[in-house]
Amino acid sequence: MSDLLANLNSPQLQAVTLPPVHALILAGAGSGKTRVLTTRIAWLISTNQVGPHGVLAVTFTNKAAREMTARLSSLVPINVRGMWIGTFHGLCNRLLRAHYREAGLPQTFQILDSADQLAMVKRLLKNLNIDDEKYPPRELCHFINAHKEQGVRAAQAEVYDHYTQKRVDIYAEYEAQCNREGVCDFAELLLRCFELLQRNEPLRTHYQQRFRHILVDEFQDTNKLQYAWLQLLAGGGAKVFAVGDDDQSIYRFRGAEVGNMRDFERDYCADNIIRLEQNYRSHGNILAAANAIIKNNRERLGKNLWTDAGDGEPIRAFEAYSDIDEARFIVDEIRELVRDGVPATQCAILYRSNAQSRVLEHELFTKGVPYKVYGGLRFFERQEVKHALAYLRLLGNPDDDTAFLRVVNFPTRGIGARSLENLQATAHQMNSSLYNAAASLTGKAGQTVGAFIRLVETLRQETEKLPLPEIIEHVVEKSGLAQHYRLEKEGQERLENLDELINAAATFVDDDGVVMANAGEGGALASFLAHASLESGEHQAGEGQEAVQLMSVHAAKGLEFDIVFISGLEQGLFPHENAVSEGREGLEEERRLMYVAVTRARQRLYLSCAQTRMLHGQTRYCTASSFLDEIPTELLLKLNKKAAAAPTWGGYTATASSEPVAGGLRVGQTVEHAKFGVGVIVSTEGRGADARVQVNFGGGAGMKWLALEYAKLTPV
DNA sequence: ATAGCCTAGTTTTTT
DNA sequence: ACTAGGCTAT
Repeated sequence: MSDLLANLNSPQLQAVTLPPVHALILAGAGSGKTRVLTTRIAWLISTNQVGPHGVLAVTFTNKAAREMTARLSSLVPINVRGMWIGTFHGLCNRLLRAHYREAGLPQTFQILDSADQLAMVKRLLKNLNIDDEKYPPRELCHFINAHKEQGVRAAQAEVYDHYTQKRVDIYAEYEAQCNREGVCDFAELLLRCFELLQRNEPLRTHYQQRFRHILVDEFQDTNKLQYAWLQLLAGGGAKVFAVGDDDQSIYRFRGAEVGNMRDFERDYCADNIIRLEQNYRSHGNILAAANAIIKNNRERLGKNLWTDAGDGEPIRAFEAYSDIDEARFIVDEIRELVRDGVPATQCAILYRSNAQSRVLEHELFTKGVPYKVYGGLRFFERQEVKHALAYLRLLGNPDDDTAFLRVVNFPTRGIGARSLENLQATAHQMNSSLYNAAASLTGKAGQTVGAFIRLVETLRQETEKLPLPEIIEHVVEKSGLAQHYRLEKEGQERLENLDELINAAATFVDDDGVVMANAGEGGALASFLAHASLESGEHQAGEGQEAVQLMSVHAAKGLEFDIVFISGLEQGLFPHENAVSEGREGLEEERRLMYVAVTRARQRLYLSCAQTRMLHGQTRYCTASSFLDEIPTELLLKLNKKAAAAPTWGGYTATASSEPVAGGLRVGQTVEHAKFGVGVIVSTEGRGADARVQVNFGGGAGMKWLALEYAKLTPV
């Protein structure tokens, strides 16, 4: 036990050993948040304040849940399997499966991922003859999800105009269709679980009494519904231990409510607010920059990171002429670092939007530097895997229209759009699933679709008694999927992924710790399919060995690297213009994003921007990000090789000589440009043919670097 | 059923 | 600039 608490700093120790009370832990970046969370659980258990049975630990990602489980099992000698540690969605899924009848769901209910949901909405619009230009499916999905995340059903939705009325009608139709098919989207898992507990008193009391300690990770990312869900579960006297960092709240756009932290303070009278401010990750200069940036935000609970690690290196800043030039600079620096012995995996290049990775990838590729881009297509989202899963879903639940439509004609078996239109009309009339309606089809369509139905029936019979991996193997083969990909030129990788799917099933262990490979009953399949929907399968894709890491700032949250490059620090890009146009709240979220980015670095941080960048096929002239101005100059080391190059941030003071460059132009001179209009020369660089001048064109075109060789400037 | 053409949309994203 | 999804022509 003393081992357990060894090496904790004072606030950490205080948090871990708090008596059974509600508590809010404000855990700054790199302050040992996960450690505190896991040690708290371990301490509660090892001091017999609670049994493993009485602990509920909630995270947002499967990765975080796995990490917590792993750390916990190394701290206390208990079997952590079967403990309730998981994501909000995973735990709700578990609860709904255990009480599917009370929740009004079929035993084998399936989970729609976002792509499935979108497909269902599109299908619905078609059936209802609604113009999808007037009611864009994506927007409808967002509308539906946003309502569910507020705990609002279609029947309760507020209607203030005709347009919204229609959208609410579609929402209602969508709910009805999901119920008919017996499927849940992600938000539905939470809402239905919440409603179940709210409505069913014995069940609620049971879980309220069971869970004595509820611990929540990344509390700043919770939405309204998740907050209410926690409140409900804690209603029986359980103590809530919420860990979060309001400065790292970067998911407002998908419903996260930072305000939940303030509400928690109020609703739980959390007098126990503990701040973890000592940072064990980054050197002093990096933290100083992070603190300087974030202090410009108004709505904060307040926190100041510090370290005893010393100032470390200055923050390197580079202003490039173009995005290509920026990429060249970054890659050159990385090559040098790697030559000096820095592992490539410890170098990360971060960007605001994924589109920025192109130029960087190109440069890395050209220079032969291995790299890995995060944020691509994940394993369970690949089309061949989704196809195989659709067949499996049909075995368990024939009413799943989304699965039906995905594979009814894949591999192609002569079922065209006409037949399907027929079928959908019939199903609509009969108020039944497509699968059911198929029997009523006549003519050629009846024949072809009938053959498909028989195929599924045969598959079901043949696999009934088989263990899970063999079910999948059998279905992949007999459905014709395997043959289809064997004949396809580029099918090799897809076949390998299907093998990998069988592999995943063989090693799959469910929530209760039951190894599913040998369990030959229906529950195993449903349980595996839920796992496939909830776990996108990031870790299944080949782990990059010695490669530079490329990812968006969002994707970098929770990670750390020795060397971090933050690229594209330009006004309009980072902070993003869409966010800026949302007003102060939007800008503050961008600033938190910047804070997250900066605090990823352990030893060295590079900040770079470009004066011109290709965006949507056009060259954009950029000014440096306002966030750069928020970092005290004394922390920065400006790396621009040409000493005369005045960065566009730092008050626009001209550092170049006022000696005239080519054409008699000098700093302070007013000039006119055919496209940009009238401006003032702010700084100059180079002589003769190479000469470049920086001109401030004011509000319209802003600050621009122009090469005199190309740009025509006339003195005014 | 599929290849090729056109058009629209490009912030961030887990479950 | 680029790509994905929808549509037409074969």
